[in-house]
Amino acid sequence: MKELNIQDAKLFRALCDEQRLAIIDLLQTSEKCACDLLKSISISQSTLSHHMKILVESGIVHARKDKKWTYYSLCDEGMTQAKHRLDVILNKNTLAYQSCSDKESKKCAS
Amino acid sequence: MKELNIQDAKLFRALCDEQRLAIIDLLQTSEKCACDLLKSISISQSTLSHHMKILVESGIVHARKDKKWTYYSLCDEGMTQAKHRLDVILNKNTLAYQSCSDKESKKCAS
DNA sequence: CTTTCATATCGATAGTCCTCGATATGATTA
DNA sequence: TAATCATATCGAGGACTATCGATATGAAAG
Repeated sequence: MKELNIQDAKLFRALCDEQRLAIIDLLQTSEKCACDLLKSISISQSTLSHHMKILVESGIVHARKDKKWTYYSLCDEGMTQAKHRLDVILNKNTLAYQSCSDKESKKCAS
Repeated sequence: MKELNIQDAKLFRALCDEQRLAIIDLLQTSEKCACDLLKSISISQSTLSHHMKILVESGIVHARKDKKWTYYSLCDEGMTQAKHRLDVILNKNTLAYQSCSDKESKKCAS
């Protein structure tokens, strides 16, 4: 298993929850504190905190503490890495399609 | 919850497993049958079949039956959708950063 | 100093997912 | 027809995850 795959899987895992995608939507317009996010989506405070931890640890979201509040904002570092991975897959994909013609005679060696 | 988020979450869920990313790597060079994939990664035949079902249902991989064999190849339909979603996040992200300066006076209304 | 507010952590529950061996299916071969 | 091969499906075990209420922490207000 490539180390890169483990990292990428972790990143995509942060993106594969509907609630977290909704949170990302809310952060797209502006930085927001947890209590603001809580007013916009129907989950408990502890669940929101759990999701924010996952988003921050994946590198997708940045957290900034100020007085009583924690402000969250999107961080493009992790997002760029995920996007790059998809680019690689897409580019090689078009090449793969061109070499699909002579596979009829293929045999399994088992 | 936006319907779009549910679809996107499903797509990213197909990408968030290390084994499936490894399978995608193998399919990047050429179309391959299940027995070929099985020789390259260390999982059981039933587990591979399970992963292929998830990849096909997510729209990332295309399956083609021929005689005894099932040939798998990458399909850029689903991948393009996932890439588009990341693009949207990234683009709005840069805008969000510009409006982070006047949030100090923000108060929670609760 | 006590109360209140914003957030994080804990412990438990329920659901989902990965993995496997066993078995079924369906096509080829002897 | 019987045996073999490639793949799919089934059922179960174990690990992980989302979710919640309760509680802890730490800062601000009174």
